Amino acid sequence: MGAVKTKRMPRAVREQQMLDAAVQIFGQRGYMAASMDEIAEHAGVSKPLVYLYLNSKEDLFTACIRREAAALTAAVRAGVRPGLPADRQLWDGLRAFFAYTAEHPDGWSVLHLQARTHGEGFAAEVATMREEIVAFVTELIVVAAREAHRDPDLPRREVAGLAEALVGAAESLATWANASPGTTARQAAATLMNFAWAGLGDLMDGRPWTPPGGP
Amino acid sequence: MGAVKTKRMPRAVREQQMLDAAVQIFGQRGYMAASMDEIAEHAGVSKPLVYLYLNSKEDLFTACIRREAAALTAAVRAGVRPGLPADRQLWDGLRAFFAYTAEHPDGWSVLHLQARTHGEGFAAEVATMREEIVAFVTELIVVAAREAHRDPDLPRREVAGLAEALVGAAESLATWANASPGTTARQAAATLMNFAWAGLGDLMDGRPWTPPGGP
Amino acid sequence: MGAVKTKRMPRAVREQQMLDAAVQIFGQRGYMAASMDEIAEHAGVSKPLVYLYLNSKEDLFTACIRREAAALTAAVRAGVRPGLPADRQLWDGLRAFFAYTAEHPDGWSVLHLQARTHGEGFAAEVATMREEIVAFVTELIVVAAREAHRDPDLPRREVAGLAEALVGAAESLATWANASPGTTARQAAATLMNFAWAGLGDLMDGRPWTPPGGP
Amino acid sequence: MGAVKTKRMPRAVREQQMLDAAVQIFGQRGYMAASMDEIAEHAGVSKPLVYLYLNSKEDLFTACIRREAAALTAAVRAGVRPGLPADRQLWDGLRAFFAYTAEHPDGWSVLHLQARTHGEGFAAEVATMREEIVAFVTELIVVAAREAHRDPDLPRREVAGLAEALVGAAESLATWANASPGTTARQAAATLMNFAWAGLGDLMDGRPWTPPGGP
DNA sequence: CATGAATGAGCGTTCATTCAT
DNA sequence: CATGAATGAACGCTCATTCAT
Repeated sequence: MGAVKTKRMPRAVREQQMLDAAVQIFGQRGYMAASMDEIAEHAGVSKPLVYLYLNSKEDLFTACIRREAAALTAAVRAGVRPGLPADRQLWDGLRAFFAYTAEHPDGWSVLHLQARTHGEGFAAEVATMREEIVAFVTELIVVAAREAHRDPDLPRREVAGLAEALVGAAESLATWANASPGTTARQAAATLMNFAWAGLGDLMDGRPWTPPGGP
Repeated sequence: MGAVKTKRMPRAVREQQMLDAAVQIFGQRGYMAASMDEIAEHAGVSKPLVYLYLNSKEDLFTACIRREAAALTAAVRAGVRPGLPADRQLWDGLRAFFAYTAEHPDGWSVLHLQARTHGEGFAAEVATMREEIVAFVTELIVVAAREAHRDPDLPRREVAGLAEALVGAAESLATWANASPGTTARQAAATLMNFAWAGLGDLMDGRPWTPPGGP
Repeated sequence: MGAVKTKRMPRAVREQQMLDAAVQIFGQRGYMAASMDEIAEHAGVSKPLVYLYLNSKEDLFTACIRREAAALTAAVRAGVRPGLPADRQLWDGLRAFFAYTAEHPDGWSVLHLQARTHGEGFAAEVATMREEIVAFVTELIVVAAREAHRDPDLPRREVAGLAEALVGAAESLATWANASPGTTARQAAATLMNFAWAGLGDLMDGRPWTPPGGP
Repeated sequence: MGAVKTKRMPRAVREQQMLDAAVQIFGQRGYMAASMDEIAEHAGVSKPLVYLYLNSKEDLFTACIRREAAALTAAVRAGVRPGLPADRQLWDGLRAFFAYTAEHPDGWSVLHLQARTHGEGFAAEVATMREEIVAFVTELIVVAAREAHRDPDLPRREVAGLAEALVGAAESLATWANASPGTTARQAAATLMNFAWAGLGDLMDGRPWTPPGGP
């Protein structure tokens, strides 16, 4: 099981194999229940090599978090075209987000569950990435508000809270969608757009948000 | 450290002391990193007594989850008056929720982070409580939709997703508010009502949701 | 379960109840696996009372050994009439022995298995009783030899070995008979008499030993 | 204390060292009273290494039983020449048996006392070996009877009891000889041959069994 | 580099035992 | 006496980590 045993690979490649294995084990077993033995075996390398390259369990976990966080933000960024209207950007970003988390459940588990549950240090590591996304969403809201009417009277702190709520709802939906088989990234994104953009009030008045290209 | 060493307490009292200590340690260290030694010491008792009363680490953790879940739902229920309009009920429930999580950060960590990360059994324990809350919110949305216009054409699955998003946003905001000093429960509730009830679209058109009693 | 809970019994009676329970638990679970909690509960008394009367687990076990050893030797002695011929005395003693061990398997387990397996002190305790029985058998053999022919040329040490072998065979047969349902004390005694008195050589020549009163 | 601290030994050697230490400690303290700490220290290794190689206390004990049982049966088998007459085979086997148990008192304690006292599983492990020996002795008796006179009218159950008594007597004498300094294996074997082959009746008539090569 | 050998430190759990009421 | 409350001391077991080859 695990990677095929090939000898004499360059360090960078070996490291990625180890991180692959570690993300999988950490994501499924949890940080503490994951054993370095299992990770090394799953990566197809010897345990001392893991320590040689990644120093310790903590460092290995941190490296996992960083790699997965970078991959997730990259995926979201790649899904968004800067020039388009705000709701379109949000819609594209959410679809990219839900698609990525569905395809990488172990990575998402590492970021959303494990990293936040085992000590301030790891939590701070994801917090950095999260702040980046929240900042992106905040900017989106501010720009949209500025476009909608000249006077942006939404105070900065208020908008930060809104962005936080939106991101939180997205994270929660991602986990929920992963646990509900048959739920597509597009459905999850549509649900959240309706909720966040139109709001429950509008929905009840029969005025839902409509995805670009028709419902 | 911990409780003052008082001897010969009745069992019920000692058990609550142990649960207090356990919630604190579990909430801060995480389930696996928490040691029974530290919990016992923090509770001001010897380890064998903890085992005599609560059997095992798993049972102790389960007891923590149950107690905290019951306390949280009780707090939310106590904040809501059934007869009032849907948005008023939601507003009241959210204020109660944010107030409680702010006052019991360790309990909230146990429920929201630790219990979900360490085994299906513990997750199922909180899932029961969460489903209760999601069901409450779902009902709220359905009733509100029925009141708004005669024909409630929101499909059930759609509503479930919305309720999930709302609860997820609330959970996320609770953690955020705990980490942002100076944020009151009222502010967090207002932010979420604006986000969820009015929606970003309405907000940008200058039509925010207004808390009862004026902004 | 265990003794009926009756209050205010004289000390001697309570002690016997405790020893009854202890012999049963020790015999079934083994010395170390037996817990004082279970013994106290089985005896229908509180744990501190057990300690008040019998001081410690070691002392309790020692008391069990002594009582059971005394009972066993008494049973054997009661089965033997001193005036009769040697083989008749041996036959009677063996029947009494096998009958007693069959009726008191827990006591027999305490004496033969548990006491010998858990430390020199306990083993010495049974050794005392065993030596008494071996001495009795030794005397029996010496007397029989003296009766058979004037010159008792069997050296003392040789006879001690023979008695030891006889007692060892009896002990082994007792355990074997307890484990083989349907084996009566009389059968076990007959087997051993054949083996010990006639010997395999005689048996093969068709000259078995015949129990008094016919085969 | 224990083995000299030699580092980096091959696994097979270390395992034997551990089994040596374990047999000694188990034999002297008993299964339950023996601690893995003491065994590890006595073997000159750390506790985790014991677990790495032998998995658990149960497995370690089982390994001890198997090794000692194999060694004992091998020693007895090596002492017996199949072609010789039955009493000669018995004589040779007994000498080998008493010699081995005298040289390995701890192993004998493990097999005869500890394994039989601590759980059905362990007892079954030795039972296999014992049955093998009892079967050997049974066969010896049957063959001897067949040689002595054409019609072997000793019923099978009777013979099984005789073999059981013989083996039991041997086991008991082994323990006795170990406790009586100055008793040689040859003396013990002679005593038992006299007892079992000639029988007490013959002894008293001045017709003892004579070891091959004269008394 | 890869591997087998090896361990310090700690964790969950249990039990005989005591003491205040 | 009987009981509930309480603990010191240990035990089986595991894991991250290191070093010699």
